[in-house]
Amino acid sequence: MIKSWMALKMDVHLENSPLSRKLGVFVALSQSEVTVLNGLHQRRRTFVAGRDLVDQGQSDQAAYILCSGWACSYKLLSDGQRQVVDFQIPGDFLGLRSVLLRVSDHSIVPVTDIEVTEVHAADLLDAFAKTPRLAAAVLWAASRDEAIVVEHLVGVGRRDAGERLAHFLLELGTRLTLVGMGSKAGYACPLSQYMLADAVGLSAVHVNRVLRQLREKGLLTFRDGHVTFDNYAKLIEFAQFDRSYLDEIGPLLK
Amino acid sequence: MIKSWMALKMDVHLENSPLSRKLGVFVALSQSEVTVLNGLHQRRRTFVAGRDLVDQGQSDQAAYILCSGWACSYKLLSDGQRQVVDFQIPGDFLGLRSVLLRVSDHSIVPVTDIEVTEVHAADLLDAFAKTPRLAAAVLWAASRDEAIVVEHLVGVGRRDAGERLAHFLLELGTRLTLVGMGSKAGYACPLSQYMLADAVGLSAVHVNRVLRQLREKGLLTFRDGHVTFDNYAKLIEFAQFDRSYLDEIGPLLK
DNA sequence: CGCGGCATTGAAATTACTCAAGGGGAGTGG
DNA sequence: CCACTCCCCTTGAGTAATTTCAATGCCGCG
Repeated sequence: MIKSWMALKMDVHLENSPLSRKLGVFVALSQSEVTVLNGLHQRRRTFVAGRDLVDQGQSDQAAYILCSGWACSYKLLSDGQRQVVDFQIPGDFLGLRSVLLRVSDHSIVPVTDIEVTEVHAADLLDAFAKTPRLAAAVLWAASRDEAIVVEHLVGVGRRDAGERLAHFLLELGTRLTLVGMGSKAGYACPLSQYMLADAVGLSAVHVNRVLRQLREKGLLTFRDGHVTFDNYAKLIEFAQFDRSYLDEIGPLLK
Repeated sequence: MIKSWMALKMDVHLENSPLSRKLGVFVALSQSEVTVLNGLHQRRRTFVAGRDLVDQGQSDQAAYILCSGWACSYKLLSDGQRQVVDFQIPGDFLGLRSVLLRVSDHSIVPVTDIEVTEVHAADLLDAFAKTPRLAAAVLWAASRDEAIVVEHLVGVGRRDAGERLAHFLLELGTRLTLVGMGSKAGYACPLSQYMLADAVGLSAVHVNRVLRQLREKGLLTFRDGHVTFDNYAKLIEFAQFDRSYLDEIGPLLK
C-alpha cells in the first residue's frame, strides 16, 4: 500500500516539467501543487537565435521557462555599449523580473534557437493564491538568480581579467552540471568571444588575449563552441571559485 | 458612516510601518493584511556603526527592515578586496536573500548606527500562507532590489569612472527622495570615499580624483557628508541616468 | 567568388592603479 | 592644553592593466 503510493509519488516527480523540477529544489511540492504548476505553462513556444524576445522598456510581457537552448539577458546603454547581465540555461526563468515590475528593465535574446514554455503574470498570481507555497518557491528561485547576479557584480568590480573570465566560465560549468549538461571536464558553450566580453565587462580583443593566457597556463580551453577545463582543481584555486552560492541545498519548506 | 470608515483606513495607512509602506507600493494591502504584516516585525533592535550584523557564510539568520540609518551589503574576496553590493536606506530589506537561501552569501555592516525591526523566516513563511498577496508583494520588493543590483552591474561593467560615480550617486539620491530624505538639490551621505570606491569598483585614490573632476565640471559636490547636485539636469545627461528601474508605479494587485 | 561574422595579433593610447607623502580633524591619554 | 594616533581626504609620479585602432586569416554561406 505504502509502496504503491510511493511509486505514484515517484511518477509525479519523474514527469516533472522544468519548472517543477526547479521549484522542487526549494519547496517539497505536493502532487496537487505540481498539477497547478503544470497548468501554469502549457503553451510551448520556440524562438530563433538572435532575435530579441523581450526589449528593454517593453511592458505587459509574459515570463518563460527555458526548456532547451541558451538565452542572454542584457542591458544597452545609449552609446551602444552592452552589458550582459546573465546567460540562461535550461530550467532557468526568462523575464520573471520584467513581469513583476511590469516594465522590462532589460532585453532578452536567444543565443541559440530555444524552446520555452510561457507563463502569464495573471496565472502566476492566481497560482500564488491557490498554493502559497508556490509563491515561496518562486521567491527562492528569484533569490538564487539574484545571488548569481551579485557574484557577477563582484567579479566585474573586483577581479582582474583572468580571474574574472575563469570564474565566469566555472560558474556556467557548475550550473550546467546541475542540469546534466556539463561536467568537471567541460561543456558545450555557444557563446562568441564578443558575448563573453559583454558579460565580463572587457573588450573582445582583451578577452581573446586572456583566453589565450588561460590556455597557455593549462587552466582551460575555450574553442570551437566548447569549454574544456584542462585542470579543474588548479582553475578553481586560480579563480577563487566558491560554488556555495549556487548550491541547491534541498527544500526548506517540507 | 463611510467617512468614518475611510478615516479609519487612513489611520491604518498613516501608522504604516516601514514594511507595510514598502509593500503597499506593490500590492494594495487590506487592513487585515497590514495587521498580519505589523505582527511580523514587532521586535525593534539597534546596531552600532561598523560592527557586522551578518557575516558571509552565516546561516539561520533573521532578516530586518531598516528603520533609520544606512547599511551596507558587501562581499569579501579571499585576498581582502571588498565589493559593496548595495547600500540600504530606511525602508529597505536587510538580508532577505540570506534568509531565503539559508546561508548568507554576503555580509552586512551598519554604515551609521541603525534601527531595525526583525523578521524571522518562520514568521514570514507563516504570513505567506495566511495572506498569499503578501508573498507576491515581497517578491515584487525583491525584484526591485534585484533591478538595482543589475543596474549596478551595468555601471561597473560598462561605464567609465565619471559616469559610474555620477550614476551611482544619482541613484542613491532618487531612492532617498522616495523616502523623503533627499531632493534634486542633494542629500546627506554618510559614506566615506573608501566605501564609495568599494561600491563602484575603483580605488579610493581614483574616486577622489574623479569626484574632483565632477566638482570642477559643475556637476556635483561630494563633501563633508553631503552630496550636492550642482546641476541636476546636466548630471543626469552626463550619467545617462534613466530612473525608470526605480519607479514604483503603484499596485499591480488591486 | 565575395561577403560577413568571428578569432587573432601588434602597436599606440588611455584609463586606472599603486606607491608615496602630506594635511586636517576628531578623539584620547598624559 | 598638548602630543599622539587614527581615519579620511588630497595630490604627484610612475606603473600596470585594458582599450582602441588596425590589419590579417579563417570559415560558412549565398
